[in-house]
Amino acid sequence: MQQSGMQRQAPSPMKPERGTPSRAPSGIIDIAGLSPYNGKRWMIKGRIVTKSDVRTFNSARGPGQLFKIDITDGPGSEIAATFFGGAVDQFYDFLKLHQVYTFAGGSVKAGNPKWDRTPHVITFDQGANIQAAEDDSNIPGLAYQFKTVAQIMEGPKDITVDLRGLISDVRPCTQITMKDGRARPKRSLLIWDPSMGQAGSGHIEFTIWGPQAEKEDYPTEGPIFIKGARVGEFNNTKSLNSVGNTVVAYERPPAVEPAWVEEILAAWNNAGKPAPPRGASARSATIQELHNENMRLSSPMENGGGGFDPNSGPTALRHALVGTVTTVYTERPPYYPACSQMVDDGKGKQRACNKKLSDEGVDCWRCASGHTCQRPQYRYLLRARLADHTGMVEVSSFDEAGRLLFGCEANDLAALWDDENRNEELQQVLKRPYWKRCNFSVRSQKEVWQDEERVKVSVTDIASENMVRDGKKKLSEILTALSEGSAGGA
DNA sequence: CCCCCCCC
Repeated sequence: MQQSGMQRQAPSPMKPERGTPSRAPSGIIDIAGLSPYNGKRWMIKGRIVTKSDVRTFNSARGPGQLFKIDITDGPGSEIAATFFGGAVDQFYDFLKLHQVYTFAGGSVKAGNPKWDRTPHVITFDQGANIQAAEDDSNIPGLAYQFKTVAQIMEGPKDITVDLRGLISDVRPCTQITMKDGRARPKRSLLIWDPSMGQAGSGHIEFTIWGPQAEKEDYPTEGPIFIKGARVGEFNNTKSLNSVGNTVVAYERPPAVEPAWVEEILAAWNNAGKPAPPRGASARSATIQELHNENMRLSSPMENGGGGFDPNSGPTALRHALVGTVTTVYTERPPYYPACSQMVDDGKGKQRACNKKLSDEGVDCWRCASGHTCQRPQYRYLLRARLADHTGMVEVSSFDEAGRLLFGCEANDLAALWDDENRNEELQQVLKRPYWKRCNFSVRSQKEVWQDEERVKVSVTDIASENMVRDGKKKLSEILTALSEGSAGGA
């Protein structure tokens, strides 16, 4: 994804004769006039508004490489172009984002709305003829076809859309493990616009994937302008994702009239600055909210373990919360010896068995599945207490969360635990999690333990807390509360 | 000729 806080300012006069092939002696035609019928006998002049990295791929014909650009020659007049093979080496460095070129020698074909946001696309190979052109103030930067939150919610998924709105929340960056095992950073923003009126919340989740998600230097409120986000769906709600050529701007692009910013800020105030709904990836919960919402959880054995009761609550709930670690229970080791035998996960992939190993003598450990090994790998399994200003909660944490809390592998902690001569060092490490203030992602489930129902809360992810961001947000909440208090004339 | 675009 590309980030563009400042956009090239272009004067407003429209290009004359929009949408009609130009008869200028140069032979340049408008992008709008391009179609497969042009064959290769055409030339366009346009500004590069997005440019991807080079990607390599393997196809039936062997390995290949490509990169993509989006070209515009006028408001709403845009086309995507892909460079393959030798054209990548020829043009990747030559073509610069925001600059104007003439393009010829490519072939035009119909775009596929599933992944192209323009009606036609161009492919270039070594036959491409591309020349740098003088900057042309008639050619603006990115053009947007904004949809509202309501339109996106009611429209189809798997299309790309543009959206403008106000940032209503910024979730911390977390590392997501993909189905193929790779880790990928992600950060969700919540974006509000007034289009849902009173009917709905008006907030939509926009997830930034990849290295951009790790950046911390962007606003946590105010306007946002998104070009080319992909519509997804989860839990019957539409959401947006950044993809390769998604462009995010936090400053009003020239194509957007200044009055729009004033209007949406006014609408936001009129609507009472609506907070995003609580939900899987929405606003952080307080610990009190966590407990309250967990009361809806249904028991695992309800209905005798079978049948679906529409009146029963969800079997699991996810929350994000900001908490401080006040206790880690270390009467017993906060780790266990885990079986590292690879097993089938039932979905065609391999994963570690991770069952607890018991010591069966010299260099022999065995797990409940009967796997044996000489030496166990230790994994964290710990209970901790988290607190915020509304209460406290006891949570279980597994290996990944344990590594973040203790700052070392469970194997390292186990080595300290078992070494009488390193007790002081051990005590130091055991203290490390204390008073850490983090963003916790937790999953709650009701379970029956010794004939008693209880809610078990497990940590699924930990991200460090951004103190500056958190402080600014709290300050702004305080100021809002104060101004509401005085406006109320109390 | 890519076309994967992600997680719950």
